[in-house]
Amino acid sequence: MRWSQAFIPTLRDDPADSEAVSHKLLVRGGYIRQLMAGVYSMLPLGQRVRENVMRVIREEIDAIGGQEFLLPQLHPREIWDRTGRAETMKDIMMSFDDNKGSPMVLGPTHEEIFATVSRELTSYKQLPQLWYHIQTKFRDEARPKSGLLRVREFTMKDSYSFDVDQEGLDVQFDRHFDAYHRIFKRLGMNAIAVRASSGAMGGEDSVEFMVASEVGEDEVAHCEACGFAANVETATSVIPQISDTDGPTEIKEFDTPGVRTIADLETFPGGAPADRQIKTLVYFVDGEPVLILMRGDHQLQDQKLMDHLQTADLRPAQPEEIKPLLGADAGSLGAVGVTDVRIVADEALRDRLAMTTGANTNDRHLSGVAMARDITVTEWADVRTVQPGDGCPTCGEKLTVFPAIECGHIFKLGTFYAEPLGVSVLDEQGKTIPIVMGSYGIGVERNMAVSVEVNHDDKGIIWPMEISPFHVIITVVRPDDEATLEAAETLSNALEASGFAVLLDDRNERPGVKFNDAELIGVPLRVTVGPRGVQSGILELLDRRTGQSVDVAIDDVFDRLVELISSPGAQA
RNA sequence: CGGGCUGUGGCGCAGUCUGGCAGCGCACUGGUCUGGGGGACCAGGGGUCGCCGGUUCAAAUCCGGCCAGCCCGACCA
Repeated sequence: MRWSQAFIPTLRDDPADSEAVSHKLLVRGGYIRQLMAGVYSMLPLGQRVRENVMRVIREEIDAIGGQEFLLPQLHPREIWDRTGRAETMKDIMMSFDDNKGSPMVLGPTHEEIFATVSRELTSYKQLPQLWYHIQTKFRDEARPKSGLLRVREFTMKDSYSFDVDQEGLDVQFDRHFDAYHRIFKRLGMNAIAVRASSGAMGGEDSVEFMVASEVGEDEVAHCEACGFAANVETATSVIPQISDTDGPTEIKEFDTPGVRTIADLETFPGGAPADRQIKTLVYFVDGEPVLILMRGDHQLQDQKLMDHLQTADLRPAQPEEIKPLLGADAGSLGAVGVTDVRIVADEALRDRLAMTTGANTNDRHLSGVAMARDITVTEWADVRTVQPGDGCPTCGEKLTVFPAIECGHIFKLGTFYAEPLGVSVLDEQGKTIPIVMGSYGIGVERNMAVSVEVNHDDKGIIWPMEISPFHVIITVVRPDDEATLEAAETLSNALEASGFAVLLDDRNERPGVKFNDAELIGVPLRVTVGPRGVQSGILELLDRRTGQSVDVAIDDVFDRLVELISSPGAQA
């Protein structure tokens, strides 16, 4: 491919409406253009990378026995009503009536549709099956953001497994687990598998694949010592015991004028350190008030609370709802003597003595509070947010917590879809049994973007060889020099004839412009061909990743390039 | 959905407060020179100033309404 004839609109400046590095670089590099919020056009370079990502995914899923389908994007809403997801997913479903007035949706995912096709499975002898497709999904996200990282129209590889029993599902799930690790590695990403809650997908068990990144929307707690990893929405940790034997044993109420926060009370004369305070939060759960008690220096993890309470209907109380309930405003709240409100206490408070907490009278607090003696706890639960430095729940070493992007998610669905959709086979005894399903998703464009997030420098993108739009870029320093252009074309033709993708930069531009563009678009290998080199028989070979260049005899360049392209770890 | 910010040529922006010829840089076209890290000079082309309405002799600028995009939060595979 000659750059002079290609449509690669690179930009010198960052686009004004971008924040994420991948967004800036993919726009500047001429890979993508935005059409509207959360909807992007793939330009030729972007489409090449997208195809490469899909190829990698396809190879790995085929390798574990996947059969490729292509299911429609346009669905009757009725099929989504049957599983109840028309309701649970209504906020993100693109929904409309066709010209006859029939309710339609654009598919946000395809469990229902694959399950419908699978009704033609009739016998246990046909199982297991592994089906997948790579298809456009539509999700009307409330807030698309960060370029390709969070969009409303995107491509996803989703596979679905069908088995007679849980053991079969486990096998297919584990195969995906391994295949996904291979995929992310080939995309140049270090993905960490974390246990997650299944959310709206339904089902029993799920694992998210997370890649550490500043632009991540999730937080992952990770133990480098033993490999434990969990989304902070579910993560637990161990923390040191605190000895309370030196504190007051009798409850005493005292004035605390102006004290409104944990930090205020730490510095107030006669106050207490945060880890000797009880923080009292007021929430409404399924419309009923609930007190949540936390150690003063701990943060509530909403998702853990929701999981514990088995509800999604959870909100903090409004200030005007608090005073009628407890008799004081936030800042002076406590649970001592409260018996008519449900009280959930965090495990970190169990058996604590000599604590300080609000007195339910404005500007008054209590000291010497003993949890067991003074507070009528309805239930104990671990609802604390894991902090960096907490102990790992499996090995006790220190945990790190970092932001991460979800790059893939695999689910054990069980019979969640099979039962409402009537998906079953006959077993060996001729008995009807529901098919046990799994589903496994990877977002194509999101992974493109994440690969850029973790593979770039201040000059631009640095693609992993497998998904780079080109294997090699040949920068012709003086395309008006006949011998130079001819040498470059000879090399380019030889590489292309061997099946490699080559971008020949034959534009009549200053060398600096071409070098900068080459680095921006991120092709991993660059050969510089100029009159000087052609005359001396030496060409410069530059490794984009290391920035190191080596001089190679013109007759050896082809072999050297083939070697480098074929062995991803090698350096020029 | 709540809060904030922004819409002016392909891209990045000034001009809006204080109404009066629509500008700058990059990019683009033709030319001369230059030629291994975003080069110089000469000559050019390109804009419904987000949309609708109002005020005014006159609106990018003032007023009202709407739309779109970005960021933070809520929500979310």
